[in-house]
Amino acid sequence: MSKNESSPASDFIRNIVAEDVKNNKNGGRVATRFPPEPNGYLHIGHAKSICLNFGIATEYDGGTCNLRFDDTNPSKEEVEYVESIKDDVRWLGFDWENRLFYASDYFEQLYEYAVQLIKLGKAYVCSLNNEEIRKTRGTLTEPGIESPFRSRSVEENLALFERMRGGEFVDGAHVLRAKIDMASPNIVMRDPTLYRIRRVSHHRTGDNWCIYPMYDFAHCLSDSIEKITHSLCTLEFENNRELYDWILDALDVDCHPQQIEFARLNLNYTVLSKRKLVELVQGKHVSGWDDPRMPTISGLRRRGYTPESIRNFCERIGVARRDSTVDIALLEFSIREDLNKHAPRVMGILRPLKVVIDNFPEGTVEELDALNNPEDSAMGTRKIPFSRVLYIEQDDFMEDPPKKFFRLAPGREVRLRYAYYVTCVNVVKDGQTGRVVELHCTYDPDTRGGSSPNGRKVKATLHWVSAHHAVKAEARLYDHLFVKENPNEEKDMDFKTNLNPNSLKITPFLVEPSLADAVPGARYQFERLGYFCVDTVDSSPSALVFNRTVTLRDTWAKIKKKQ
RNA sequence: UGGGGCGUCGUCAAGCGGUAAGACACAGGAUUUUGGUUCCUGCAUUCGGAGGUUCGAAUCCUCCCGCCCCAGCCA
Repeated sequence: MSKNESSPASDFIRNIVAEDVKNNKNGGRVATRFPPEPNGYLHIGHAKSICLNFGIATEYDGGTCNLRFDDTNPSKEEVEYVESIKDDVRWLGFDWENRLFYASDYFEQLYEYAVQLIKLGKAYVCSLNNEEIRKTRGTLTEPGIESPFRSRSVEENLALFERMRGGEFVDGAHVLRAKIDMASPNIVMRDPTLYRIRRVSHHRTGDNWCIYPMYDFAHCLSDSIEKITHSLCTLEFENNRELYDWILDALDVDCHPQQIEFARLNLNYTVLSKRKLVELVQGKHVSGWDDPRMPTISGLRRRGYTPESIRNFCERIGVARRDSTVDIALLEFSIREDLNKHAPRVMGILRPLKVVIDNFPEGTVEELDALNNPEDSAMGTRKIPFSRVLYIEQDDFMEDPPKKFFRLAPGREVRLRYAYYVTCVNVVKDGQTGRVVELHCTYDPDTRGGSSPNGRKVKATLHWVSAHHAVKAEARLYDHLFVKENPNEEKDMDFKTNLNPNSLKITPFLVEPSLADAVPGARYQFERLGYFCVDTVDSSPSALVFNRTVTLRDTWAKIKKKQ
């Protein structure tokens, strides 16, 4: 990780950890874990949790953060997901070293714990069906009804549970339940299910098991087995904390981690729920989990985001217990900040307007020097060919410019970046449509490089590309995935109706020749247009594809809007 | 109408009884061979509301209002 990342701002969780270390709780140890379920790809919300958990661990000598797959529900989980999750965590810049774990590694141990709970008279096999359990759970305001199987003897429970494991029963015939309190005001405590029968092969344990532990049972015990000190999770698990503590107390384990909840990340103009992201992928509303419009780590990576920018973003948003929605502009700020410092500058034209330099000799080519990054002279210079016929951006010319427009116009002189001052002397229009199709300019040979010996000023500098030398490429221009700040605003409407039909615009792109050998993943700033990266999936040397990561800040666009 | 949480600038977020940090956004201005960057400047007399305690309250107490989570054999 880069050293110039400022030390993390403090937050309530770091305060708790610091206090615990000060008081020598857990012998001063700090051990966290990032526990994803491998049922989807990681998104920017997970990045917040990853940065928190791994971040805290690295802030203490000997602090550790485990990567643990919470793979207790084989019907939803796949290896493809575990691989992508490992890739994403690594890419973000974190290292779990030799601490890669799976809840499924503990299945045998977990089973033993369950047996122990039965022996303690704190768990029983319930033979009510799904529907009956639901009906007897009670409601928010009414207590539940105790299961008729609640009083089975320890022996009977032991025998039944063993037979459940042995595969003697069909799915749903029995479950193992904790014997707690059907009248608890906390519904989670009304004899929660601990184990269910599921004849599904597991991506790691295959068909070894036909009973699988529930989250509440597996999670706290996995934390305990791994000697986690601080078990950080999101707010919706707050109600489950009572059960987390109950199980660990009932089993009298020697490590009882502290669960601390924080608010999950919400971002405007997108969705961050795995269920909804799966829906977008499976419904083909995007090209896949790594579609550059997706808020997934793999989507952001393909879009051109850097790990550092995401880490900085996560640091800036903070950690608190309040439900909140972060402005996506903050994410965009984070990537601009990083790329401004590191991305080489190049030129390319999105909407070409042909320009002929009348007084520039036909057939000659000049090689001009251009800075690779004005922010960093160490990045050197490159040569750009200049010739008689060029392309500039259509937006950079107006025949009848308004007050504040200071780009090219008839009779006006502007600078072509790193080249010459040019003056527009003639406008060629299409006879039918009246559209401007070509400009004729003259150049001032004394302004080579872009400055005039007599100190004459111009009000604009345009990017350009030599027509004969330009490389034809493709640009993919992305916009917000949704048109609404909160796509879930209308709760009874499908969030997909708020999808932005213009979230992707594909357009030809004429780029300077130095880009001919651009490699997949390379990031650039196309001057005055934005930051782009070479697509890692669809780009090839003969057909370059550039993804627009984010535009540059555009104050001219703001001025235009106001007028 | 049970239980658990949360309400500080447009958006995040510090603050923990001594008189409202910071970031993004926004608005001005300066510098600029990117209308980019950088640099200044401005941006909550007020902390969901009402009472109370106190010399002093965003911080403590009371009541009220609003929002979120929980009734999967999901996590």
